[in-house]
Amino acid sequence: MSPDELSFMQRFKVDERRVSAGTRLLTEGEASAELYTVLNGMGLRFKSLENGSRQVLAFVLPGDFLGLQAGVMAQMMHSVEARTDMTVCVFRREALWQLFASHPERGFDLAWLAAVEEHFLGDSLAALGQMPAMERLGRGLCRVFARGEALGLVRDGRMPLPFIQQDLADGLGLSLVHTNKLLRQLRQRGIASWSDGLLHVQDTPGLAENAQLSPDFREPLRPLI
Amino acid sequence: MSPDELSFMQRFKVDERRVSAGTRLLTEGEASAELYTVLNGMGLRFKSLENGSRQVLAFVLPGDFLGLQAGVMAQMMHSVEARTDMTVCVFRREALWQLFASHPERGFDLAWLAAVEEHFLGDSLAALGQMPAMERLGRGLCRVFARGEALGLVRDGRMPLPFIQQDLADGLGLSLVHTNKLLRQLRQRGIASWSDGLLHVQDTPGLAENAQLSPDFREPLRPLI
DNA sequence: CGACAAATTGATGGCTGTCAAGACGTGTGG
DNA sequence: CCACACGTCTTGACAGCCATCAATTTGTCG
Repeated sequence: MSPDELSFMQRFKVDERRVSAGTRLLTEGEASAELYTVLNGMGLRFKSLENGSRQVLAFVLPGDFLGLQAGVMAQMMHSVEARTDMTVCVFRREALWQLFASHPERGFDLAWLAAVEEHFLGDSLAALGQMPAMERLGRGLCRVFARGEALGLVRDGRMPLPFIQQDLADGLGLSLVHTNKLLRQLRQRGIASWSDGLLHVQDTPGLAENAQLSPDFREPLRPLI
Repeated sequence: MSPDELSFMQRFKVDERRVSAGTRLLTEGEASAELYTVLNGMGLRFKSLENGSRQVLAFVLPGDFLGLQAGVMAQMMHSVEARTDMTVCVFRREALWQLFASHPERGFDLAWLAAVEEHFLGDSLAALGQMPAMERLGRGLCRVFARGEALGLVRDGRMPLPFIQQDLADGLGLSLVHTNKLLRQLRQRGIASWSDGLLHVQDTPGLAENAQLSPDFREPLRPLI
């Protein structure tokens, strides 16, 4: 690490914190004085609708950066909740402004991050709008599995995926019941299985195609700090 | 305009250009040496799937900034096409880098823009995933109408909306036929009408609720330059 | 006038949501 | 130790929203 980056970290006084499963890290509609980088554990990004339903925007995995929206805009446009115990790297919102001023190239990284998030959402939007249920599921499982591989979370062909079926259903825009039945099909056909919090995905060409994995995103996102 | 901003514009040598309806401004998967700000006319952002279907991500209206993704990432993650003749403000990609270096506060604006786009996509994702067809349509019409109002495009309660029903259907994740039938219902019930490229939306509380308009986005996006 | 894109409308079917019930595991209190 | 509540997963039956197919109309352009 260069002396420059070292001083940078000290200046912004990065802090580490543990949060337990179920903790609401960021809330839709609220500002946040803190931003986070996930070091450990998993969570959910989601939006709540007034009819009571919920749209899961993404699974939060280690390395993810949380709160960029609140840092740049006035408020968060979605909530983030821990699904397992998590370890996060905390820093204050003011750091963002100083970051842009003193380290323009890092500011560029932030815009890059926002663009990447935008890409993921656009991809998901196309999936929800144009693909039938089974393909959406295949794409979703394949994509999270690819992220797991990139992060080194896969052992013996399985990666931990500590969510419940309702979380996945809310992310795919499907009902819980239908999601369950599709998962059974994938299990019976030996394509993918997800039980006891462990996901296994057979390296099937069909699934990979459904997932539309662009090479860019097999690499982990570069951590901000 | 401050002397500072003036010199800024001169340095990046902003150029104006006219493109005709149907022109592909940006292409998914390709890099772009140019970025655009829309001065006039309308277009579409969309993603193409290999099964031949298309997901419209957003309608492009005057004031929109195009190509941020290509500017920050290696390539565009969606395409942009002109639906009418357009006038755009052109500048080169290198300007982005220099922008971050020499005008950090402008770099911040770009991150802000990316975050706003991300918000819109997240909102649309929730709509596609969780709302039935009629609510999606109501929300979509109401939202574009609100943008039109903010831009001063509304006269006598109508705004120009030079798209075809297929465009709207591809944006809502609905079939063309169903979209057509829903539009008829809205027309017959006097809630909203869209024909001959003119959109009229009755100021109905129900529709407004469906649209979930947050106050932030009744204001026009601040143009970059 | 003919070709074409776009809008419109009806009939039909299927994908997927909803309802309902049961199985299984876990934690809690009696 | 057992009964009970609770969350999650599972499975079947049924209904309905919406996609698909097909045909007609309208307007535009060459």
